[in-house]
Amino acid sequence: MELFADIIVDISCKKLDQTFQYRIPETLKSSLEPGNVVEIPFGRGNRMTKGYVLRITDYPSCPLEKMKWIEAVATDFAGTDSKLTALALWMRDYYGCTAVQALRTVLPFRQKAAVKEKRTVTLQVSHQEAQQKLELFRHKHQAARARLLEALLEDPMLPYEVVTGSLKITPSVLRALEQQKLISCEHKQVYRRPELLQNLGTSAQDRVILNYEQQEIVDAIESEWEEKEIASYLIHGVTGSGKTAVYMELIARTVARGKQAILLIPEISLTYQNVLRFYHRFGDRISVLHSRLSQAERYDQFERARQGDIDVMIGPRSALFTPFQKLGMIIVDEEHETSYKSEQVPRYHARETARKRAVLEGAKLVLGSATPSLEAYYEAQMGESRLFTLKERAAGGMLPEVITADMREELKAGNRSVFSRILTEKIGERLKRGEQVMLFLNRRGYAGFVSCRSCGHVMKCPHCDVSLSLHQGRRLVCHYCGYEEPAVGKCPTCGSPFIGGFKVGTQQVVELVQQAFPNARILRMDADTTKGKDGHAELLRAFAQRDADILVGTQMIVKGHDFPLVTLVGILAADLSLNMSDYEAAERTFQLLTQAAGRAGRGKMPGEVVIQTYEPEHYAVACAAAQDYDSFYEQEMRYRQLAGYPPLGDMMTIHCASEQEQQLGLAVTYLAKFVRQLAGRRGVTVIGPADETVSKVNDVYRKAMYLKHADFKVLTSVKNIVEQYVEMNEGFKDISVQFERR
DNA sequence: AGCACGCCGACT
DNA sequence: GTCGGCGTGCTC
Repeated sequence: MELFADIIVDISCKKLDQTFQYRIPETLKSSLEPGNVVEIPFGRGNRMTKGYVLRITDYPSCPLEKMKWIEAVATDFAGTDSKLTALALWMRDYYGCTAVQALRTVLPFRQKAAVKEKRTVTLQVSHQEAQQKLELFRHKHQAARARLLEALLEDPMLPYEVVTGSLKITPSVLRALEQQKLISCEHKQVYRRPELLQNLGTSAQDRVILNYEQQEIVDAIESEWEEKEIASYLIHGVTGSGKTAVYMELIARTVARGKQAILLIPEISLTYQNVLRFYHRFGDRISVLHSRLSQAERYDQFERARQGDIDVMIGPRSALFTPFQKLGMIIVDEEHETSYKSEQVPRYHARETARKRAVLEGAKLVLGSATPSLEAYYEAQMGESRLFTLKERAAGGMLPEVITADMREELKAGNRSVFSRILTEKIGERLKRGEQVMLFLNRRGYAGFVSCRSCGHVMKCPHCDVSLSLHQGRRLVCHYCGYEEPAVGKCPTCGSPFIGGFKVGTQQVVELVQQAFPNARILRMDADTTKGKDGHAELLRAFAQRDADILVGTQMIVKGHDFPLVTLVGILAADLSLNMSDYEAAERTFQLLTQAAGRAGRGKMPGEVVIQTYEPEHYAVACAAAQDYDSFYEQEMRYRQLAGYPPLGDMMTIHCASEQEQQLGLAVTYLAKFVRQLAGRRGVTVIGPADETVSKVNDVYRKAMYLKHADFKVLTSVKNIVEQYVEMNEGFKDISVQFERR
């Protein structure tokens, strides 16, 4: 039987965003598989191009006489590219995007945009000579050439985009003039090294001594290194337990075996001090990606990795796609962080994708966190990965003591301020002793939930067990199922009139602290104060240097910074994120509280934490206060089990968006009907449709529907049918439909 | 993106 | 008529 391959030719050009079918020669018939990179003749001139095999079929989709033959399987970088292409195809299936979208994410080094950015057109002859030529072209009525020369006389070096864009010069003209040696087109491909690297010499390796717990992990992984080619580990280490030291040792062992390692870190925790430690250990065999890097610079770093110039790549989620030849280990630090989830299509999760890449490459996967995600911990419980625990702080310090302040009691006692009496008292103590304080204002999910300040009752959806959001102060809306009810004037449980939304900003907190402690030096850190270049780092440095006594901020202050002089952490509105309208609210709250509490007492002095809450009895708050992860895990899993939420069931979100509100409403109603029919037979639960949490962005209306089932494969099959339905149906012309896992 | 094709204006 | 530049459209 004759076989055919669907192939993507070039992912750098939008016009070629489609598959082409090729015939598979007899010699490759048995070995060729999706993900392979092949050499194919393409276009009229049959120039040889690299192609990515997406699919192999037995029916031709174009006339056989037009179809060409695959020449060969690419050999040069085939190993790396094939594995990454295979990863992209997995992402396409798993996250439901197109192959090109996935390939563009995974193979960024193919993005010619990075190179194009530096392509320039320069004048190669003297001003005089150019002037003469210009006259000649004008005389010959060669408009395009004249136009280009004129522009080059003004500015002898022009960016390529300007030349092809506003000047409308086509490549054929450029080629002709280049042959005449009038101009030259250059691809500037200078390897630019990121700043961090430039100022640093490679100093002698300062060896980190691991403590007993840390050494045990390294030894355990080492002992099964050879027997298990693919292995997965989870390191659950309390805040400050020195996971970084373990990572470093593991990376060193990987490199010693002639393999390479990737360390993923959440964007925000890329601190100077941490990176410095890695440079000291691994010298220039390491590269660090960060958000300030331009596309071209990022490309360069990937190219270095591909050439074998480096062994270690550190960076945010995109670093996962570093094209190493022999990848031996992937480490995902702070594995629970939300920044590992991409906001753009494909909406991949770096942790999940790292697992897949590790399997494809035969590499080891190490996840680390002080507050593991339920997914990761569940996997460990199910024996899919091996769990290690670090119970002690590496510096020998004690975990902080946590005090819970019940804000309902404060109100009863006549204290209407934002601060509890105990927190005020403790802040005073610290100021007297010259120690530092961090006040963490939980702003996650401030999107207007409604709670009672007397009894803590929160208005929730009777169908979904998530908080209702207040809209225009009049209606309470569920963002999962669309349930609605009028806003209430008094608490349905205790009858108190003190029911409403909670709204305090960092600015107000600063003012209030200043009123209470006029002599205190206060720094504020939130999206407003960190706007400028490196504003973030500046502020943290100032605080570290004791330029202030109190640091007030939102979630960004809780991430991985060491301030040895901080002995008190106050958490305001601990339960705010608890009432976010989504099923992960409790998990996020627990993580946030635990991480924030972990900021206290990281030096020699013991730390204290005050958690202010209206719901001290909620398990997320209580377990965080008790610093008891296991107990939290157990209770949260019970909830997930009951409601069928991940990781015990799978979920898929169907996002619909359109500028036409009415059309969107109509289309979504039809879609829901169709999906319900489809889902019923398969035992899939359908929730919604409802407005998204943010129901309108840039005049685009957004609605969503949620599908739940124990097995994601079932959801995928529903997705495929829905995709077809949407494609065929005229009513969805102006409506974007996207699928998201979870 | 890169290539050939075919149109169109200029000049032998 | 022919030559060569320039935009257009196609690529399994």
